[in-house]
Amino acid sequence: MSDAPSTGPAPAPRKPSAARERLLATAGRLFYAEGVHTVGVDRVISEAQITRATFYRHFPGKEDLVVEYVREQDLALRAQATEIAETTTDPTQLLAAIVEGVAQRLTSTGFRGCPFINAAAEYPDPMSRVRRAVDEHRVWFRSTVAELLTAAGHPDPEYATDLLVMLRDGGQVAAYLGDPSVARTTFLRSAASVFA
Amino acid sequence: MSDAPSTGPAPAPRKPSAARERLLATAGRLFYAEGVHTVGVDRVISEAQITRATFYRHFPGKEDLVVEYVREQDLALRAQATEIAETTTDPTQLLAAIVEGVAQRLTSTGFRGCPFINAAAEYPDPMSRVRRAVDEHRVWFRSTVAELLTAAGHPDPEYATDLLVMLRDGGQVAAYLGDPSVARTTFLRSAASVFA
DNA sequence: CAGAATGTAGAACGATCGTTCTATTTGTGA
DNA sequence: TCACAAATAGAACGATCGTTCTACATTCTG
Repeated sequence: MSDAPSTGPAPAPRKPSAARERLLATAGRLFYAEGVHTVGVDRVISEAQITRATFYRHFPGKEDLVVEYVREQDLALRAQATEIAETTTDPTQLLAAIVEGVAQRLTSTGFRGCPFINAAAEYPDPMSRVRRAVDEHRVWFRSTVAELLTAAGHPDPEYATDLLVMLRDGGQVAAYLGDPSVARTTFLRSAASVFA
Repeated sequence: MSDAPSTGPAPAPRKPSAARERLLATAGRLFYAEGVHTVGVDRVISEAQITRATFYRHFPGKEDLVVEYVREQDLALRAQATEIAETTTDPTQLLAAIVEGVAQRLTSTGFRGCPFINAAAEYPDPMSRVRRAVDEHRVWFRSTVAELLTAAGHPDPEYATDLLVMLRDGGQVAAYLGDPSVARTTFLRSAASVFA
């Protein structure tokens, strides 16, 4: 258990703190399921079983918690992509796995649309910290898809990237506001047609 | 309590009332541009230059105003479709005109995404009045597209409908969170490929 | 003309929002 | 063991939320 950096001048990684993790997990669950502005700090605090003081010790304000929530969602998807990348290096197979991952999420229980799209809908200012966090994710996803399509030798990687991202967005909206299984089928079929 | 409508079965059309129109127009502008929960009744009231009493004379509460806002957006798009339908009866041309209408909106000034998707993001309960109003629009749009595709003799009208709706949703998200002109091009190109 | 409906003006309600504060207790590392 | 950071507990802040109310003026209608 000695993670002692004895020599390292590193500013000490600091333990995640159980209360902070509860706070983050609860905020993520509530913000996604009910919306950001709908859920107040009191809700998060009481359900995470922490106190107001503890909350404000970890975050300067609510917006910071929202930003962290968005970043966590982004982090989770990047981690999933990294996990996939450990199974194969073939760009075509990687793309197929990413598409499959999106499709699976569409029909997962508790799915309430894309967390980034939903969060952005509540933050009109494109320069707000929340919107910038959303952008960070979208830029990452887009560039990842673009690189894979190029590596796979797609004849028109730029258009294919834009289309694939658009199908992902539309698929999530369709799964949220319509029949998830239909959305899944439509997404999979249209995404497959992009590679042709 | 005899609300007996003596002779006329018509509930009297009633004049639109200037104050009510100002209220509705202001609410529409603010709700779309800044979000529903972000904008309070006081904002709407002051910018519409009416009084609280007037507001609550026309609407039982804020949610009713939100529902009316969604319905107005739906009504505007139906009116636009009706307008298009007066130019031609050819289903293929009608579809092309609808697609063109969507594309134009993507690059219009002040565009902040799909009002229905954005509103739905703020109302988690699928049975809420707002969500039902959103559904009404989406059901109408979907069935309209489906009928036109069938009439145009599309080989796979069901899938084409789902795909076209998905592209419309994704296109609006892309235009909101990305480059609108790129979204427009991608949407037009992909929508065109549906008819082939 | 009478009278209902509509609009204006402004005070006030309780509830909740996000935030700050003081005081005390727990836990951990040096 | 000492000291410092983290968490607990609970009161309290001003601001804003959506809503209700009374009192008076306007306008349209039967």
